[in-house]
Amino acid sequence: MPELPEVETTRRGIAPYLIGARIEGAVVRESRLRYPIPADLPAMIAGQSVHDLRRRGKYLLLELEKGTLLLHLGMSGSLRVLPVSSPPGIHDHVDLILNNGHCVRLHDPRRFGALLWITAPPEEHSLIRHLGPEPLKDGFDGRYLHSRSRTRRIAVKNFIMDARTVVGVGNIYANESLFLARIHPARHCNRISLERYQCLANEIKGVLRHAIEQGGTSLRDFVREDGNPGYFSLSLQVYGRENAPCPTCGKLLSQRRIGQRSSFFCSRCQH
DNA sequence: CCGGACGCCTGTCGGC
DNA sequence: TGCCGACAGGCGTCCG
Repeated sequence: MPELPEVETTRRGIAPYLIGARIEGAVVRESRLRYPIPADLPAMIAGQSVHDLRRRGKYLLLELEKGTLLLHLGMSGSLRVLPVSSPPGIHDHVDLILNNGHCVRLHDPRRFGALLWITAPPEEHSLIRHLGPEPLKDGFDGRYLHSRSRTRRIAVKNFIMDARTVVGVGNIYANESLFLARIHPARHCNRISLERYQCLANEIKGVLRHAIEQGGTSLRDFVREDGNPGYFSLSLQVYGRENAPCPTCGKLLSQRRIGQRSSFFCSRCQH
């Protein structure tokens, strides 16, 4: 589910409740996520104030006094802010209890998410260390993509979905940005010019910014911290629209699997 | 080193 | 109506 815009939307939504609050405790109803939630995690974090809430790629980093809670939403995860008294539903695996009457609740039907307590700097953690640049920062541009792609020969769609290339671009926004840049998703990444990569980098930035403005994309499970969906679904040009007319030329959009993921494109506009 | 396939898990949907 | 397979926003691991 959540790609960069959904994680960033979540971060912005929960930050006002978290930053400056103290964590009174945590309730773990189901610890079997992608990595088991350590049994001592509630005890490790209880009593600490929240100094900051950052995002690195699709990870949320909740910085406490003595360490960092590292949170990933996996494929189906979402966070909501609720009154501490509100009864949990199915798949509501974890509550972080705050001293301001709220709790932050992790809901994750497929349990591909993660919640870990780390005491070393997050940048040194094995899950974070090898991540590529943030797409909305200056270090990411067409020159970078072009240079990194020269020694690879995978499909460009797989290339931009690889978190070592750039973080935060998942299946939805890979399809959308390739359509906007008029690049065929299966084209080998080392056979694309610098000029076209400059276009692609700009489209990636643009589509991610636009999606953040719209509160992300809600297909099935994703909800924002207040329980409302994101509205970028209304702006999707190709994702999930096989056999619908291309927004540019009207030819029916194609769908096929590339790298085990559904891919959507216009075979006339994208080369 | 690289690229491709697989598995983790639950829910939903389409076809028969 | 029920059953069964395919598929779903991610990503670490394994294998050739």
